[in-house]
Amino acid sequence: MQLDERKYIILQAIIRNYLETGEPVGSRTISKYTDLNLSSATIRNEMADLEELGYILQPHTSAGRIPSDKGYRLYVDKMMEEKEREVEERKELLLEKEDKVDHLLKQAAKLLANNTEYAAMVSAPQYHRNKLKFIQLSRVDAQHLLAVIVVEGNVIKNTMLTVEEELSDETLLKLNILLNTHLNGLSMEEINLGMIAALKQQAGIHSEIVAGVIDAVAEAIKADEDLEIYTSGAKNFFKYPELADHERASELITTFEEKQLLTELVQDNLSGDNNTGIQVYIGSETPVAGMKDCSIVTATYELDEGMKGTIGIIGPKRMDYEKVVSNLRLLKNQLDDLYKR
Amino acid sequence: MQLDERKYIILQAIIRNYLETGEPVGSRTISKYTDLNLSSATIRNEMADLEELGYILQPHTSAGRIPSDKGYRLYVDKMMEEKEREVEERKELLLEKEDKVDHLLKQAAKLLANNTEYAAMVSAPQYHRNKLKFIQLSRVDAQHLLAVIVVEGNVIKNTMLTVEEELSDETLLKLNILLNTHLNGLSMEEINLGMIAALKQQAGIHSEIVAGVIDAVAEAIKADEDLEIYTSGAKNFFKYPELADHERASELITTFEEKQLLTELVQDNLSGDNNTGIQVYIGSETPVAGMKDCSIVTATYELDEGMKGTIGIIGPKRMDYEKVVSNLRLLKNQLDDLYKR
DNA sequence: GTTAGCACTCTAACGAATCGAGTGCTAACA
DNA sequence: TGTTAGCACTCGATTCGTTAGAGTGCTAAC
Repeated sequence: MQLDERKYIILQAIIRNYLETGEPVGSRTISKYTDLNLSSATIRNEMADLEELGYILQPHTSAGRIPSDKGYRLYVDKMMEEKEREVEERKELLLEKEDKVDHLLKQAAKLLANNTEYAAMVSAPQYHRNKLKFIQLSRVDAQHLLAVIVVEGNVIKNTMLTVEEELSDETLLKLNILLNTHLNGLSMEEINLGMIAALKQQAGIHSEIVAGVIDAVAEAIKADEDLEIYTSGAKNFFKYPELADHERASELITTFEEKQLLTELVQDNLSGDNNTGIQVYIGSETPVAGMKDCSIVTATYELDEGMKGTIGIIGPKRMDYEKVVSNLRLLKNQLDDLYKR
Repeated sequence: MQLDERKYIILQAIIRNYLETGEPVGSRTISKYTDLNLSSATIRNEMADLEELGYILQPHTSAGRIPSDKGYRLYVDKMMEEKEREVEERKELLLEKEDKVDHLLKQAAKLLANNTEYAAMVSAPQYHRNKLKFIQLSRVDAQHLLAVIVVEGNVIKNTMLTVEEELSDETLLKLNILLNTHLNGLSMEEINLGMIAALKQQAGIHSEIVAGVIDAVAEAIKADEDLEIYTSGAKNFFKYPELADHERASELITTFEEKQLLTELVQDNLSGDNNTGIQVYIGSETPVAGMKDCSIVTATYELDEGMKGTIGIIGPKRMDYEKVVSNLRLLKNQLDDLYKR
C-alpha cells in the first residue's frame, strides 16, 4: 500500500483539525471538513490505511485518530517545501534597536514568545574568531591596575589587578608595549608556556602583573564557552493540556530554567546547516532530553560576520508550525540585517 | 478573651503539624501530638476560641483547622525572637568563591533553592556611590576608539567609539588628560550641561568624541537602574499542591520569569531596615502582586561597602520558616564576609 | 474545667448506569 | 471496483446515588 494524493489530503485534514482542537479527530469530522465529498465510511477505510502506514494513531479503540510523529514529519516537510516556493512577504517585527546586544536578545525572546504563544529561547552569538586585538593597562589608583583586553570581534574584558606599590608611568608604558608587541594578533593556542615565561622574565619584578593579564586573556577567550541563553514565555506551557500536568510541566520548566540544557539545541543547530536555516524537531527527534513530548523549531541568525546564534520555539507537538516558522524566519532576517548595514 | 499560654501551645502544634502535612489539623491529632494531656473535646473548645480570635480557620465545617495569616504571623514573630537569643552555629554553605560576581550570585540562588526546596531569588548588588573614578581612551585600530570608564565601587563600562580619521597619540593623550582632569571625582549631578559644553569646546574638532564619552558615562552611572535578578528552583512550586494548580502555577512562573516584578521586593527590603536584616512576608503581606498565596522571606547582604543586594525565598505559606531563615542568614553572612577580608 | 458520648455535617471515594463519539464490518448500490 | 448505509460493538467520560470517615459542636456527667 502506498500514500496517494487522497490519503495525504485526509492526513492533512486530520492534522490541521488536531492542531486546532487538540482532540482526536473522527471520520465524520473529516467527511465534512474536507471538500472531497466522501462519506465517513470511506474516510474510515482510508484512515485504517493511514494507521497501517504509521501516519496516525488511535489513543484507544472508539476514539478518533491523532497524528503520529511520522505524520507530523511528512506534514512539516511538505509545508516547508511549499513555503520555500512562496515569496515571503517581509513583515516587520517590532524589534527596536537596542544599544546593548543582551537587551536586544532578551527583547527578541519575549517578542517570539508573545507572538507565537509558545516558549521561546534565544542564544547569544558565539564568537569564533578569538585573536587578541589589543591590551591596555591603566593605573586606576595607587593599588589598582585596570587591564582591558579586546578580542577580535570587539569583545571586551576588564580585570582589576592589585599591586603592592604604585607603578610609575614609565613602567606602565613599558609593560603596555611589552604585552602588545608580543601578544597582539595571537590566538589562545599560539600563546604557549614558553612565551609566557619569556614575557614574565622580561617584565622582571612585575612578572605577576603579566601573569594576571594573561589569566584575564585566557578568561576573555574562553568566555564564550558558557553560552548565554535567554528564555521567555515559560507560562505558555500551561496553555496546552498535554504539557500542563504536574510532572511534565515541572520537567519542562526545569529544563527551561537550567538554560545550559538547551545548549544541545544550539550546538546541533549551528553544526548541521541546512539550506533554509530552519530546523524542525518533532517529539522524540529533539536533542533536548526532557522535551520529548514537545516540538522544537530553531533558526540560526548571524549578527555580524561569524557571530552566529540560535533562536527557537518550544511548544506542543501540535504547534502551529507555519506560524512558528514564519515568525522565526522573520526574526532571523531582522537580526541578520541589524548590524550589516 | 485572650491568648493564654495553653492556647499558644495548641496554635503552635496546629501550625507545626500543618507545615508538615499540608492537611487541616483535627482536634484528635493535637490531643496526641502535644504533651498537654488533654482530650480532643477540650482541644476542640480551645480551637473554637482560637478561631474566634482569628488565628486559625476552618476550610469547611467538619474539616480540621488551618492557620490564618494572623496565626502564621504570631508563630513567626515568636520564632524570630527565640532565634535572636540563640547563638547561631556557623555552618558553612558550599559557596565557592567565583571570580565573577554574577556567577557567584547565580550559584547562590541555586544553592538556596536546592537547600530549602523552595524557589529562590538573588538580586545583584546596587551601587549607590556613583562618582566617576577614571576614564581611559585608547586606540584599538584606525577607526575605533575604546573608552573605558571606571565608577567608584570599581564598576567598569566599555564603549567602542568610531572615528572618521585616525587620531595621533598626542591628540589621544590630550583628550585623556582633558577628560580626566575635568570629570574625575564628579557624580552625575555635578556633570552639567555647561561643563559639557566647555569640554566640547576645548576638544575642538574632537567634540563628538567627548560627546560619545559623556553618553557612555551617563550610561555607566544609570546602569544600576535596571536591576539584575537571578532566580532558581521554579520547579519547586510544583512540590506544594496549594501552589501547583494551573492558574496559580502559571502566574507564579510568570512573575518569577519576569524578574522585574520582583524588584518591589528588593526595594522594600533595602529601604525598610530592621535589626536582623531578615524580613518575612506572609500571604497578603507580600509586596509582589501575584504571590499573595505565598510567603516570602528576604535578607539583605552587603558585598562591599555600600553594595547591597537582596536574597530571598518564595514558597507556600506553610513553609519551614525556621529552616528558611537559618539558610538565608547563613548565606547572608557568607556573602557579607566574602569581600571584606 | 475536663471529658465521654452522640448526633450531625461535609468531603472524598467508589461503583453502577448511562451517554455518546467513534470504530470495524457487512451488504447493498452505482 | 470503489462508495455508502446500516448496525453492533467498544470504551472513555459523565452523572448520580451511596458509603465511609474524619471532624465538629453540643450536652450532660465527672
